[in-house]
Amino acid sequence: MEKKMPTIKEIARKLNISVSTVSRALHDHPSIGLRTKMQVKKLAAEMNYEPNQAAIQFKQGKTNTIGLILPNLREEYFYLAINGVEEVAFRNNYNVLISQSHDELAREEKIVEILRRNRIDGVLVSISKQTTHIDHFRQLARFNIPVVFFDRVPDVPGIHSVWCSLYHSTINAIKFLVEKGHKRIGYIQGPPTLNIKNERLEGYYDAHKALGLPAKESLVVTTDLLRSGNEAAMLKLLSLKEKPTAILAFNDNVALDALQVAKKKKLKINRDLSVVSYANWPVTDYLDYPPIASVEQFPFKQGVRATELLFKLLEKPGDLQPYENVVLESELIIH
Amino acid sequence: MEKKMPTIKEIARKLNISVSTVSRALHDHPSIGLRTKMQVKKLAAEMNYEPNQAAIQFKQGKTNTIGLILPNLREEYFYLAINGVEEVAFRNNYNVLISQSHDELAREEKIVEILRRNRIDGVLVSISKQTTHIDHFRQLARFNIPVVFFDRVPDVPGIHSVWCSLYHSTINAIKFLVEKGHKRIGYIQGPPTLNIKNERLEGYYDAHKALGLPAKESLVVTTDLLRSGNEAAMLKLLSLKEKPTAILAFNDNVALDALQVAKKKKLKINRDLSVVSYANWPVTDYLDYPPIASVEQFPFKQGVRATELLFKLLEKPGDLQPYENVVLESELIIH
DNA sequence: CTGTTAGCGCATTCAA
DNA sequence: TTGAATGCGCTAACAG
Repeated sequence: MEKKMPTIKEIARKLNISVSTVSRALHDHPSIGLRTKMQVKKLAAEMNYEPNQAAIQFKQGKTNTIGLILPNLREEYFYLAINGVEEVAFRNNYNVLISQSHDELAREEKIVEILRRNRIDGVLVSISKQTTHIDHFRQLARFNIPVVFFDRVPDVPGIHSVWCSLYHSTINAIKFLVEKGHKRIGYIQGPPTLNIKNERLEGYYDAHKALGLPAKESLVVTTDLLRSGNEAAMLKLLSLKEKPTAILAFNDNVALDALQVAKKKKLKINRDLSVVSYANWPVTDYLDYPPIASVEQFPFKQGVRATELLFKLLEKPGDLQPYENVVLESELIIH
Repeated sequence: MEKKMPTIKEIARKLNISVSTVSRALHDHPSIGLRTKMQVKKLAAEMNYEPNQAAIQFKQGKTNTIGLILPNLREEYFYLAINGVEEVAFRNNYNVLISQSHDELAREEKIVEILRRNRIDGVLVSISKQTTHIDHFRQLARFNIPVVFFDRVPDVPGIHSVWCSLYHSTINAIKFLVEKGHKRIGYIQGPPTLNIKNERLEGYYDAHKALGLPAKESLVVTTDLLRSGNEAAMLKLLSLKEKPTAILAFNDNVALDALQVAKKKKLKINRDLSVVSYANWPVTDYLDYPPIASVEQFPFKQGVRATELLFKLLEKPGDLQPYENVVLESELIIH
């Protein structure tokens, strides 16, 4: 029973050649005898040799790994983003180190520290809902570790970012509802920290203005995204003297909780009340009365684009590159 | 603008002391002058020094990282397992390297190779549905990298494992349905590769036997777990001359698809047809007619127990330890 | 085509 | 209490 993983040194000794020859053989270096090369490769395979990545990383000062920081791994939304990231990363022979901030700033800072210790080559991040400053990410940039923000992007200059604009889709969503005959549309918004670029609300108001519809402030309520908060927000809307007949919900989770509340209140879904939401949890297929439309934000594509941008930064030397901000466009999907 | 991450060597030079002194100071080594120690720590903080983990790993031959291989990151089930693993790992100052096999053997083997190159200290794995041999994991064990299988565990001797037994809960599920008055209960099973220990089916048959109920073979159908397969399986059951009045579904996904089919066939859920499933996707809260009961497999707890076992193996030297197989008990949850 | 050697950052053993 | 020296596995520059 073997114990330790073999090294090129052992291979060299067994073959009575030098370690550099072994190294070259394994790397298909041009100046190497075919015979020697074959011998080495054969023995390496027999011994189950695997190069010690830690040693290579150490020597080269490069880890071939990028860090991916997400708020959580629960939402299918982020799962799709991961797949986008991994696809591009693997194509470039990079590993992806996934971690979740659990939407806590302290955790996010801790993760950045760990990534820095591990000399990760670059970082992709969708910030936590507690993240009010990005000093920890600036720190990375200062040491020439490129950082690309995506999806949940802080609204400050001097960063690279990829995100999906919600403004036009929100306008389309409101138009869609108004065309369906709705005159009072409630909006359940997320917590202030997630309304970074407040496109949902802007779209909501601008659409109302454009359509000549009054947008009462009482129709906009806020949730902390917990189930209790979602329900409370919905109850608040339903307790208005002039109840909304349609709801724009911050995301699918909010929408589902809102629908539950509506059903408990004996409202008939899609007659008394319709819901449109921003997609993050595509479970709606299985509902009897799902949201009638969703704003799709293409997390997979965002992941791909963000990673491509990161690799572009990784390839180029130095940090003199202009900050790049890629904006994708969301889409209103009518079910 | 700084470029490179500082090293202890630079700190030593700036302070005109030796690197070993710096190293000791940063590690709170007992034999170090308080004054020197403070100086070093102060400068290190100012320079934003972070130890080069790659160098430490290289030097120590230890990465303080465990690999976690999962079939996917889509199911909330695995998300909960991850949280269990991370909790224990972080408590032990370990990092977790998460990767998905996407239920492909080739991918799983590739991941194992990468983990081996990275000299991961230990591995936790829930095998892919294609995994018919575990040579690649034996390889790890051979080099003293402990492997703990959990949740989806191969049915072979000579491994460490943590899993959740489904036998008794399945019996309880059938009993529960029979007590509700059902006489024909269909079972939609997963693909052969996932019926490793075939507890669901055994429980299904044994319960029938114990209750003196005939279990016709036509009541057992198979799906590949794709939506199309789930629907086909359900249609097959519904096309029987003697239709089942209740269904035991391999998991929530299967249950949801089955329910959809039933609804399309105008069956009244919970009157014409009831469904019980094995929980992996707790979305059922939001359904109008969810499964009436679920078998809970406690993924978080499985993750915790598996990781604890792994650390136990990591602590002990050598590989002479007896193989440990932890079996948790699932639970029938009635909604 | 192949061998020799240096050095990456750090912890650690041995001396002082 | 501190310094000097060593070596972990590997790559690459240089010498032959």
